[in-house]
Amino acid sequence: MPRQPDHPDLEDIQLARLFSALGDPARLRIMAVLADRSEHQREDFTVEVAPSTLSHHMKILREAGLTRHRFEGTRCFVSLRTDTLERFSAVLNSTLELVAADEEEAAAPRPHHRPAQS
Amino acid sequence: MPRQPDHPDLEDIQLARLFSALGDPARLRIMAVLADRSEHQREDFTVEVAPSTLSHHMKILREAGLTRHRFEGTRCFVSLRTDTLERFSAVLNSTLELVAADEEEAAAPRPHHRPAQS
DNA sequence: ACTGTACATCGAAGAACGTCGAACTTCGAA
DNA sequence: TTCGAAGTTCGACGTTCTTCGATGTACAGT
Repeated sequence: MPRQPDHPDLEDIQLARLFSALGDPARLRIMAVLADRSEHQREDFTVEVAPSTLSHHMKILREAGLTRHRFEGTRCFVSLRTDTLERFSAVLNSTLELVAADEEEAAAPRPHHRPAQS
Repeated sequence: MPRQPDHPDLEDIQLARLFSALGDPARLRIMAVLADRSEHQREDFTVEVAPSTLSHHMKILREAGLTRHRFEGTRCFVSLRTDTLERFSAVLNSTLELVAADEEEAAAPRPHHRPAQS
Protein backbone atom coordinates (compact mmCIF):
# COMPACT_ATOMS: atom_id res chain seq x y z
CA MET A 1 0.00 0.00 0.00
CA PRO A 2 1.51 3.30 -1.01
CA ARG A 3 2.08 5.65 1.88
CA GLN A 4 1.45 8.66 -0.26
CA PRO A 5 -0.68 8.05 -3.34
CA ASP A 6 -0.05 10.33 -6.29
CA HIS A 7 -2.26 13.35 -6.38
CA PRO A 8 -2.04 15.42 -9.56
CA ASP A 9 -0.64 18.93 -9.35
CA LEU A 10 -3.25 21.64 -9.30
CA GLU A 11 -2.18 23.11 -12.62
CA ASP A 12 -2.41 19.72 -14.30
CA ILE A 13 -6.06 19.25 -13.48
CA GLN A 14 -8.20 19.24 -16.59
CA LEU A 15 -11.83 20.14 -16.82
CA ALA A 16 -12.73 17.22 -19.09
CA ARG A 17 -11.16 14.85 -16.60
CA LEU A 18 -13.15 16.37 -13.76
CA PHE A 19 -16.41 15.97 -15.65
CA SER A 20 -15.50 12.47 -16.68
CA ALA A 21 -14.89 11.58 -13.05
CA LEU A 22 -18.21 13.11 -12.07
CA GLY A 23 -20.04 11.33 -14.87
CA ASP A 24 -20.78 8.18 -12.92
CA PRO A 25 -23.64 7.64 -10.45
CA ALA A 26 -21.48 5.76 -7.94
CA ARG A 27 -18.86 8.49 -7.86
CA LEU A 28 -21.51 11.15 -7.64
CA ARG A 29 -22.78 9.41 -4.52
CA ILE A 30 -19.29 9.45 -3.09
CA MET A 31 -19.12 13.16 -3.78
CA ALA A 32 -22.43 13.60 -2.00
CA VAL A 33 -20.90 12.09 1.12
CA LEU A 34 -17.90 14.38 0.84
CA ALA A 35 -20.10 17.43 0.25
CA ASP A 36 -20.07 18.32 3.94
CA ARG A 37 -16.39 19.25 3.50
CA SER A 38 -15.21 16.96 6.26
CA GLU A 39 -12.87 14.03 6.14
CA HIS A 40 -14.48 10.63 5.74
CA GLN A 41 -13.44 7.05 5.92
CA ARG A 42 -14.49 4.05 3.95
CA GLU A 43 -17.42 3.10 6.13
CA ASP A 44 -19.08 6.42 5.35
CA PHE A 45 -19.39 5.58 1.68
CA THR A 46 -22.38 3.31 1.62
CA VAL A 47 -22.06 2.42 -2.03
CA GLU A 48 -23.39 -0.97 -2.98
CA VAL A 49 -20.27 -2.20 -4.73
CA ALA A 50 -17.44 -4.57 -3.89
CA PRO A 51 -14.54 -3.08 -1.90
CA SER A 52 -12.25 -3.33 -4.89
CA THR A 53 -14.74 -1.43 -7.00
CA LEU A 54 -14.93 1.31 -4.40
CA SER A 55 -11.15 1.51 -4.48
CA HIS A 56 -11.33 1.91 -8.23
CA HIS A 57 -13.79 4.81 -8.03
CA MET A 58 -11.73 6.45 -5.31
CA LYS A 59 -8.70 6.25 -7.54
CA ILE A 60 -10.55 7.92 -10.42
CA LEU A 61 -11.67 10.78 -8.18
CA ARG A 62 -8.19 11.18 -6.77
CA GLU A 63 -6.45 11.13 -10.15
CA ALA A 64 -8.94 13.63 -11.52
CA GLY A 65 -7.87 15.93 -8.69
CA LEU A 66 -11.11 15.97 -6.75
CA THR A 67 -10.12 14.18 -3.57
CA ARG A 68 -7.22 14.01 -1.15
CA HIS A 69 -6.31 10.67 0.43
CA ARG A 70 -4.55 10.44 3.73
CA PHE A 71 -3.33 7.25 5.34
CA GLU A 72 -3.25 6.54 9.00
CA GLY A 73 -2.25 3.04 9.91
CA THR A 74 -4.21 0.72 7.69
CA ARG A 75 -7.03 3.23 7.34
CA CYS A 76 -7.61 5.64 4.51
CA PHE A 77 -9.25 9.02 5.05
CA VAL A 78 -10.71 10.88 2.12
CA SER A 79 -11.63 14.52 1.75
CA LEU A 80 -12.24 17.04 -0.98
CA ARG A 81 -9.24 18.90 -2.37
CA THR A 82 -9.68 22.47 -1.27
CA ASP A 83 -7.30 23.83 -3.88
CA THR A 84 -9.26 22.23 -6.69
CA LEU A 85 -12.47 23.39 -5.08
CA GLU A 86 -11.08 26.89 -5.12
CA ARG A 87 -9.82 26.85 -8.67
CA PHE A 88 -13.08 25.47 -10.04
CA SER A 89 -15.19 26.92 -7.26
CA ALA A 90 -18.22 27.92 -9.29
CA VAL A 91 -18.63 24.56 -10.99
CA LEU A 92 -17.68 22.35 -8.08
CA ASN A 93 -19.51 24.10 -5.28
CA SER A 94 -22.74 24.13 -7.23
CA THR A 95 -22.18 20.49 -8.10
CA LEU A 96 -21.74 19.59 -4.45
CA GLU A 97 -24.96 21.42 -3.62
CA LEU A 98 -26.81 19.45 -6.25
CA VAL A 99 -25.53 16.03 -5.29
CA ALA A 100 -26.10 16.68 -1.61
CA ALA A 101 -29.67 17.74 -2.36
CA ASP A 102 -30.23 14.69 -4.54
CA GLU A 103 -28.95 12.49 -1.76
CA GLU A 104 -31.29 13.77 0.94
CA GLU A 105 -34.15 13.71 -1.51
CA ALA A 106 -33.45 10.03 -2.11
CA ALA A 107 -33.24 9.41 1.64
CA ALA A 108 -36.49 11.17 2.52
CA PRO A 109 -39.40 9.59 0.65
CA ARG A 110 -41.06 12.94 0.10
CA PRO A 111 -42.07 13.33 -3.54
CA HIS A 112 -42.18 16.92 -4.65
CA HIS A 113 -41.68 17.53 -8.30
CA ARG A 114 -42.97 14.20 -9.43
CA PRO A 115 -45.89 13.10 -7.26
CA ALA A 116 -46.42 9.38 -7.15
CA GLN A 117 -49.80 8.44 -8.45
CA SER A 118 -51.85 5.94 -6.48
CA MET B 1 -32.80 12.17 -41.47
CA PRO B 2 -35.32 12.58 -38.64
CA ARG B 3 -37.33 15.77 -38.86
CA GLN B 4 -37.54 16.05 -35.11
CA PRO B 5 -34.82 14.26 -33.16
CA ASP B 6 -35.76 13.08 -29.68
CA HIS B 7 -34.85 15.52 -26.98
CA PRO B 8 -35.28 14.24 -23.43
CA ASP B 9 -37.89 15.85 -21.20
CA LEU B 10 -36.51 18.35 -18.77
CA GLU B 11 -37.45 16.30 -15.72
CA ASP B 12 -35.70 13.23 -17.12
CA ILE B 13 -32.33 14.94 -17.35
CA GLN B 14 -29.82 13.39 -14.98
CA LEU B 15 -26.79 15.06 -13.52
CA ALA B 16 -24.50 12.07 -14.07
CA ARG B 17 -25.51 12.03 -17.72
CA LEU B 18 -24.73 15.72 -18.06
CA PHE B 19 -21.29 15.28 -16.59
CA SER B 20 -20.65 12.22 -18.67
CA ALA B 21 -21.52 14.20 -21.79
CA LEU B 22 -19.22 17.01 -20.71
CA GLY B 23 -16.39 14.61 -19.92
CA ASP B 24 -14.88 14.57 -23.39
CA PRO B 25 -12.53 17.17 -24.89
CA ALA B 26 -14.24 17.20 -28.28
CA ARG B 27 -17.66 17.80 -26.75
CA LEU B 28 -16.25 20.43 -24.45
CA ARG B 29 -14.99 22.25 -27.54
CA ILE B 30 -18.46 22.05 -29.03
CA MET B 31 -19.85 23.54 -25.85
CA ALA B 32 -17.30 26.34 -26.09
CA VAL B 33 -18.70 27.25 -29.49
CA LEU B 34 -22.23 27.22 -28.12
CA ALA B 35 -21.25 29.28 -25.09
CA ASP B 36 -22.26 32.52 -26.81
CA ARG B 37 -25.87 31.34 -26.51
CA SER B 38 -26.58 31.68 -30.19
CA GLU B 39 -27.62 29.10 -32.70
CA HIS B 40 -24.82 27.50 -34.69
CA GLN B 41 -24.48 25.26 -37.67
CA ARG B 42 -22.01 22.51 -38.45
CA GLU B 43 -19.40 24.73 -40.04
CA ASP B 44 -19.01 26.59 -36.76
CA PHE B 45 -17.77 23.49 -34.97
CA THR B 46 -14.21 23.25 -36.10
CA VAL B 47 -13.54 19.92 -34.50
CA GLU B 48 -10.95 17.81 -36.21
CA VAL B 49 -13.03 14.67 -36.50
CA ALA B 50 -14.92 12.94 -39.28
CA PRO B 51 -18.47 14.18 -39.95
CA SER B 52 -19.91 10.97 -38.58
CA THR B 53 -17.95 11.39 -35.38
CA LEU B 54 -19.22 14.93 -34.99
CA SER B 55 -22.74 13.61 -35.42
CA HIS B 56 -22.06 11.10 -32.69
CA HIS B 57 -20.90 13.77 -30.25
CA MET B 58 -23.86 15.96 -31.14
CA LYS B 59 -26.18 13.08 -30.37
CA ILE B 60 -24.60 12.56 -26.97
CA LEU B 61 -25.01 16.22 -26.07
CA ARG B 62 -28.59 16.21 -27.31
CA GLU B 63 -29.56 13.03 -25.47
CA ALA B 64 -27.98 14.32 -22.29
CA GLY B 65 -30.28 17.32 -22.58
CA LEU B 66 -27.68 19.96 -23.24
CA THR B 67 -28.49 20.97 -26.80
CA ARG B 68 -31.50 21.60 -28.99
CA HIS B 69 -31.37 20.57 -32.64
CA ARG B 70 -33.45 22.25 -35.28
CA PHE B 71 -33.65 21.19 -38.91
CA GLU B 72 -34.09 23.48 -41.84
CA GLY B 73 -33.84 21.83 -45.18
CA THR B 74 -30.80 19.61 -45.14
CA ARG B 75 -29.11 21.78 -42.53
CA CYS B 76 -29.02 21.26 -38.80
CA PHE B 77 -28.86 24.14 -36.36
CA VAL B 78 -27.72 23.57 -32.83
CA SER B 79 -28.16 25.67 -29.72
CA LEU B 80 -28.05 25.26 -25.98
CA ARG B 81 -31.23 24.15 -24.22
CA THR B 82 -32.34 27.13 -22.20
CA ASP B 83 -34.56 25.08 -19.91
CA THR B 84 -31.68 22.82 -18.95
CA LEU B 85 -29.46 25.85 -18.55
CA GLU B 86 -32.01 27.26 -16.16
CA ARG B 87 -32.52 24.13 -14.13
CA PHE B 88 -28.78 23.54 -13.70
CA SER B 89 -27.88 27.19 -14.04
CA ALA B 90 -25.12 27.35 -11.47
CA VAL B 91 -23.22 24.36 -12.80
CA LEU B 92 -23.78 24.94 -16.48
CA ASN B 93 -23.24 28.67 -16.67
CA SER B 94 -19.97 28.41 -14.81
CA THR B 95 -18.98 25.53 -17.06
CA LEU B 96 -19.69 27.59 -20.16
CA GLU B 97 -17.58 30.40 -18.78
CA LEU B 98 -14.69 28.01 -18.22
CA VAL B 99 -14.78 26.36 -21.62
CA ALA B 100 -15.15 29.69 -23.39
CA ALA B 101 -12.15 31.02 -21.49
CA ASP B 102 -10.13 27.90 -22.27
CA GLU B 103 -10.96 28.30 -25.92
CA GLU B 104 -9.79 31.86 -26.28
CA GLU B 105 -6.73 31.04 -24.25
CA ALA B 106 -5.89 28.31 -26.73
CA ALA B 107 -6.51 30.69 -29.62
CA ALA B 108 -4.35 33.50 -28.26
CA PRO B 109 -0.80 32.30 -27.53
CA ARG B 110 -0.53 34.42 -24.42
CA PRO B 111 0.75 32.40 -21.47
CA HIS B 112 -0.34 33.77 -18.12
CA HIS B 113 -0.42 31.29 -15.31
CA ARG B 114 2.37 29.15 -16.62
CA PRO B 115 5.07 31.36 -18.11
CA ALA B 116 7.27 29.60 -20.62
CA GLN B 117 10.81 29.46 -19.46
CA SER B 118 13.50 30.31 -21.97
C1' DA C 1 6.72 -14.03 14.60
C1' DC C 2 2.11 -14.92 13.58
C1' DT C 3 -2.63 -13.42 12.60
C1' DG C 4 -6.14 -10.47 11.19
C1' DT C 5 -7.73 -6.13 9.32
C1' DA C 6 -7.91 -2.55 5.77
C1' DC C 7 -7.14 -1.35 1.58
C1' DA C 8 -4.84 -1.63 -3.08
C1' DT C 9 -3.67 -4.09 -7.20
C1' DC C 10 -4.22 -7.68 -10.63
C1' DG C 11 -6.60 -10.32 -14.11
C1' DA C 12 -10.64 -11.20 -16.47
C1' DA C 13 -15.21 -10.59 -18.46
C1' DG C 14 -18.65 -7.83 -20.44
C1' DA C 15 -20.33 -3.32 -21.65
C1' DA C 16 -19.64 1.16 -23.32
C1' DC C 17 -16.93 4.59 -25.79
C1' DG C 18 -14.46 7.15 -29.75
C1' DT C 19 -13.34 6.79 -34.19
C1' DC C 20 -13.69 5.99 -39.00
C1' DG C 21 -15.51 4.82 -43.80
C1' DA C 22 -19.46 3.24 -46.21
C1' DA C 23 -24.18 3.24 -46.97
C1' DC C 24 -28.45 5.56 -46.37
C1' DT C 25 -32.00 9.43 -46.06
C1' DT C 26 -33.64 13.83 -46.85
C1' DC C 27 -33.83 17.90 -49.18
C1' DG C 28 -32.68 21.52 -52.85
C1' DA C 29 -31.35 22.45 -57.41
C1' DA C 30 -30.71 21.61 -62.21
C1' DT D 1 -36.50 12.93 -62.17
C1' DT D 2 -31.95 12.87 -61.64
C1' DC D 3 -27.99 14.66 -59.11
C1' DG D 4 -25.38 16.44 -55.45
C1' DA D 5 -25.02 18.23 -50.76
C1' DA D 6 -25.80 17.81 -45.68
C1' DG D 7 -26.23 14.98 -42.10
C1' DT D 8 -27.44 10.62 -39.83
C1' DT D 9 -27.03 5.69 -39.19
C1' DC D 10 -24.57 1.30 -39.61
C1' DG D 11 -20.78 -1.90 -38.99
C1' DA D 12 -16.42 -2.49 -37.46
C1' DC D 13 -12.24 -1.95 -34.74
C1' DG D 14 -9.52 -0.91 -30.88
C1' DT D 15 -9.63 1.36 -26.44
C1' DT D 16 -11.40 2.35 -22.11
C1' DC D 17 -14.73 1.60 -18.37
C1' DT D 18 -17.20 -1.00 -14.66
C1' DT D 19 -17.38 -4.80 -12.12
C1' DC D 20 -15.92 -8.69 -9.56
C1' DG D 21 -13.03 -12.27 -7.00
C1' DA D 22 -8.44 -13.42 -5.94
C1' DT D 23 -4.16 -12.01 -4.62
C1' DG D 24 -0.87 -8.80 -2.60
C1' DT D 25 0.83 -5.35 0.84
C1' DA D 26 1.11 -2.60 4.87
C1' DC D 27 -0.01 -1.97 9.46
C1' DA D 28 -1.87 -3.28 14.49
C1' DG D 29 -2.42 -6.46 17.91
C1' DT D 30 -1.34 -10.62 20.33
